[in-house]
Amino acid sequence: MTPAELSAALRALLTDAVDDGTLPLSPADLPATVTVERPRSREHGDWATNVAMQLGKKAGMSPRALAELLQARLLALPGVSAVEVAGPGFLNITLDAAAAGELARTVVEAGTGFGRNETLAGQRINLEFVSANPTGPIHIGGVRWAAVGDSLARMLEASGAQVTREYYFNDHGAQIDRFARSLLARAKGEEAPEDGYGGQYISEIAEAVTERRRAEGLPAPLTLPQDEAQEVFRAVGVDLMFTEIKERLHQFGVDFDVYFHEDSLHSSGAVERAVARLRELGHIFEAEGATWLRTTDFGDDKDRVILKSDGHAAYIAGDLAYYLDKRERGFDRVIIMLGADHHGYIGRMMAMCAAFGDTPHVNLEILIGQLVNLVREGQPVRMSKRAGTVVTIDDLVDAVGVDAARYSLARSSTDSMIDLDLDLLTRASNENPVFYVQYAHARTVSVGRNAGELGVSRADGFDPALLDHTTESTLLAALGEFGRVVAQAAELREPHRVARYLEELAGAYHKWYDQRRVTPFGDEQVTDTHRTRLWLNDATRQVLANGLGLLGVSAPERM
RNA sequence: GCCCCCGUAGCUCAGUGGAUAGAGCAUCGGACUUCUAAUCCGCAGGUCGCAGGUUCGAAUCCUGCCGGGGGCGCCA
Repeated sequence: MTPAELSAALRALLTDAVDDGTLPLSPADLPATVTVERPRSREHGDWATNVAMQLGKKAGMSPRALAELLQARLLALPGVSAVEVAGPGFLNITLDAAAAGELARTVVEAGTGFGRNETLAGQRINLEFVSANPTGPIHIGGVRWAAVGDSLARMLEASGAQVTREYYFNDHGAQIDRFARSLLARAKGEEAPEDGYGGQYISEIAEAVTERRRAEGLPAPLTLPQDEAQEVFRAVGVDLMFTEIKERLHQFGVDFDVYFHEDSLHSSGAVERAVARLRELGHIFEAEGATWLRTTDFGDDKDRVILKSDGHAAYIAGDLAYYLDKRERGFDRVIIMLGADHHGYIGRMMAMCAAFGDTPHVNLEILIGQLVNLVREGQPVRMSKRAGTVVTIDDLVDAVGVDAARYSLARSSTDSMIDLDLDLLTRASNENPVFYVQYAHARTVSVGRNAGELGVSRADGFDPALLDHTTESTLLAALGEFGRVVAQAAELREPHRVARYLEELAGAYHKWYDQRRVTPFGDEQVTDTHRTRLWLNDATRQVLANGLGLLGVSAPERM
């Protein structure tokens, strides 16, 4: 029996109690889904529900009394072997081994689909993340969003949502001009301009631009007038950077469905259209030579300039047009992941959303994640694009590999800062729990391989009542939690929950492995015990693989 | 000054109002002449930053303070 089935049974049982008058409540008082969770301590049974405590007050009875009322009815359910009322009114439920063990077959038969749920079915979500400027390689801060964002996208999809991964490419404006001037200066052998970029990569790109021009038979950029030369460095340099970023992300296992170029919003007239729309809606005013959006009408702390007095669009103008564009492409939820250094944007972005007539925090959601801190020998390392002391996605991957990098970035809450110790990274980091999880997976594969060689086959038998060891009920309970964890991670936009869950599952598996043997000893006869344990082994393998897949981490067959 | 995040075991961190607050790493002591010892078992380790409040119940919610990080442009 899965916890979902148990939850549904509980719901039905409550409805019955309301219908026959034993429970003085109306059907509307009952929660849509009854919470069924693993109790903190295994001594409290396989599953627990707090529904009696939730309903006690409404029903005008003590939670314990209500729990006792439900106890007998629960016990009558097939597969339930014990029910006790505990503490303030918990109902602790123990399944008989056969009912609990049945889950092993459920998992194996569901295969890669196990854990999928439909809680977000029908939602069209646009998830924007990374969106690093094309003025340099993706640094360590951007990598966190690549790992977290892609994992979140996978979990949203596993929960039934239709997700588009999107990268906003800021190829317009003053920063790009600085990038172009830096390339030009370096090509001429000069120092980077005061407000420009200085890293080694600038030289490489400058050379690459010149090289590409030569390959295409076009005049060398430096022979052109200053303006034209700078434009060549801008256009070609951005394109090269774009290609490189795309490639690096691909190697990191992150592929976007849409790379959206900011410049296109300006060249297509989308910005003008968005401003015109807001003007129609009466939220635009002119002052001090500039055009403003009255965001204070929607809770922002000050109004915002969208068209500067010099005639150029302010940065937020692009955001307006971009948001409108996403909505017009049919997304009902626009999610943007930003670093903590951008949290000040939330107010104006939500105001902008409301100005368009949408609902802030529903149609537009902004996820703020804390920054990654680089540390070397306990001392913070300051990164600077200008000085070229940037730690990039490649540096990280070269040091620890994609799996360890993605896992370590995705396993903590985005609310907490991550300290990455550069010295620790360069050592073989056995400290990364990803190996604990991957090792568990490799073990399940190895066990399955040996079992097959010794003639143990799942098809020959399955007797779930044989899964009666304490490590087996713990492992089964952990397997049963997977779907709920995935749904919760998606709903709360907290992919780290899946990683934490996998560590727990891997632990439960290792403990089981230590206590119970799948393959027969020596010339021992193959029995249903071996076959049934193989089902459990393979069910665990499946969930570990599915979970690692949600994190974009490989599930190795050998280690 | 205002806004956001964090403060939990020696370290890194889980824990969206529930039971005796957990895991990994580190330390110490055990377990492989049979499915992977990258594992398992055991010991030890805590005023959940501090002080109030809300209630049957608070690490979790509210208020104030302390400490750390980030943000408050006609920059992008």
